[in-house]
Amino acid sequence: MAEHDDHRRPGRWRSGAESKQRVLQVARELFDRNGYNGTTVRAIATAAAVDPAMVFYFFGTKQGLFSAVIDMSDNVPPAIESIFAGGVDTMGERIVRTLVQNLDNSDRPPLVMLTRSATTDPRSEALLREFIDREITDRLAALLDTPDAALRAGMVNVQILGLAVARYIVRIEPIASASVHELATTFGPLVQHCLTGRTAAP
Amino acid sequence: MAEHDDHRRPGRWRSGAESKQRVLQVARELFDRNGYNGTTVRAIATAAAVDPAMVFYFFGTKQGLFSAVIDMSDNVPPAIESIFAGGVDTMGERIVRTLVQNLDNSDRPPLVMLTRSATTDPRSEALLREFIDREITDRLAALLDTPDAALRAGMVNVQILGLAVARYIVRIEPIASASVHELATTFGPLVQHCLTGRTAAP
DNA sequence: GTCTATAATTAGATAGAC
DNA sequence: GTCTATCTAATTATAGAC
Repeated sequence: MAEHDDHRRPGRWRSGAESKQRVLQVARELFDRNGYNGTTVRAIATAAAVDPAMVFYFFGTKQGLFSAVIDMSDNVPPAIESIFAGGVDTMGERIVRTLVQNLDNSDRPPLVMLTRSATTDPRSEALLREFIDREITDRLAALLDTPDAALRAGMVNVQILGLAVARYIVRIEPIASASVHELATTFGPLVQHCLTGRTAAP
Repeated sequence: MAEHDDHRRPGRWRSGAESKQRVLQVARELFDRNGYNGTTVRAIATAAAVDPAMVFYFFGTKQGLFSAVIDMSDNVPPAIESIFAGGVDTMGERIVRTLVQNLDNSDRPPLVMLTRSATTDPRSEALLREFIDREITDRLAALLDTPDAALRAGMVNVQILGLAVARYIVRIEPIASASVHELATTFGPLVQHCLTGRTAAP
C-alpha cells in the first residue's frame, strides 16, 4: 500500500512517549491524593489505561516513577529566583505571595505532594528536607549575614511549611479560604519579622 | 502444690489486658513514626512481643486498632488546659513551650501522629481538622473578642502545624535540634504577635 | 488468652512472546 | 512498545488446637 511509511510524522510521537506522559499525569494525581504508600503501580496503570508492566518499563521502579513525578526542575526555580530577586526588606511578603500564588495555580504542586508523601515515605522525607536545605535555608543564610541567620531561616521554613500544611493539606479555616492578598498582608510582616526583625538574645 | 490458686491477685491483671496495653503503646509509636499505611500489624505484634493474631483478637481489624490508638479523649486536654490557664499576654510562649515539651516526650504524640496519618487516611484528616477547630480555633476565637479573632487563631494554627512538621516530621535544622528554651524564646513572641500584636487592616 | 497454620489478597517486579 | 503470565514476598484476616 501507499501509506507504508507515513507513520514517520516529525513533531508527533511515533511511539509510547504518549503513554509515558499519560502515566506521569495520572501518577501525579494519585500520588497527590493518596501519598506514596497509598498509591499502587497497578492503580496508576489501570487509571492510565496502560499495562502495569509498562510502568516498570518506562520508569524502572515505583520509586523511579515517583522521582519523575516529583521532579520540579523547571517548575520551582523561577519562583525561587523571583523571591531572591528583590531586596531583603520586602522579602517577607514576596515569599508568602509567591508561595501561595504558585501553590494555588498549579493544581498538583510538587511541594505539597512532597510534604504529603514525606509523612509516610522516608525517601520523600529526605528529598523534601534536602530541597528545603538547599533552596531556602542555605540561600537565606547566605543572604543574611547575621550570626543567627540559620535560626532565622529555620523560622521562615516553619512559616512556609505551616502555611502549606494548613492551607493545602489539612485545609484549616480561615487559612484555607483566605485570598492571596489576605495571606500576604497577614503573613508577610510575620515572615519579614523572622528575616530582619529583632529576636530574643540568648 | 500449694500455689495452684495464687494467680487470682486482685488489682492485678489476671490475663491479656497487659498484652493489650503493650500493643496499644507500641502501635501508637509505630503509627506515629510510619503513618497508617506504613505500619503493619505484624510489625506492631513483633515489637510488642505478641502474636499477630492477638492484635486482631483484641481490636478486630487494623482500623480498629488505629481508632483505639488515636482516641485521645483523656490524653491531650491537660496540655490544652494548661495553655488556657494563664492570661492572654503570656500565652504565646506558653503555647510553644507546652506544645514542644509535650511532643518531645514522644510517649504521647497525638498531634504528630494525626498529622502524619492525615495525609493518607481521610478519617485522620477530618479528625485532625475537627480537633484543631474545636480545641484551638474556637477556644482562641472566644478568648480574643476582636473582629479578626478567627484569622489570628488561624495564624496560631499555622505556627503550631509548621513547628510540628518542621521539628518532628521533616526534621529541618536548626529547628529539629533546638532546645525547648530556644524555641520558646524565638517562637513565643512570634505566636504572641499573632495573638495580640498589630495586624494589617483590610 | 495464646499460639500455629493457613487462607485470601495484593504488592512490586521480571521474563519473554509478539 | 506492548502485553500475558508469572514469581516472590508481604499483607490482613480467620479457624482451630491447646
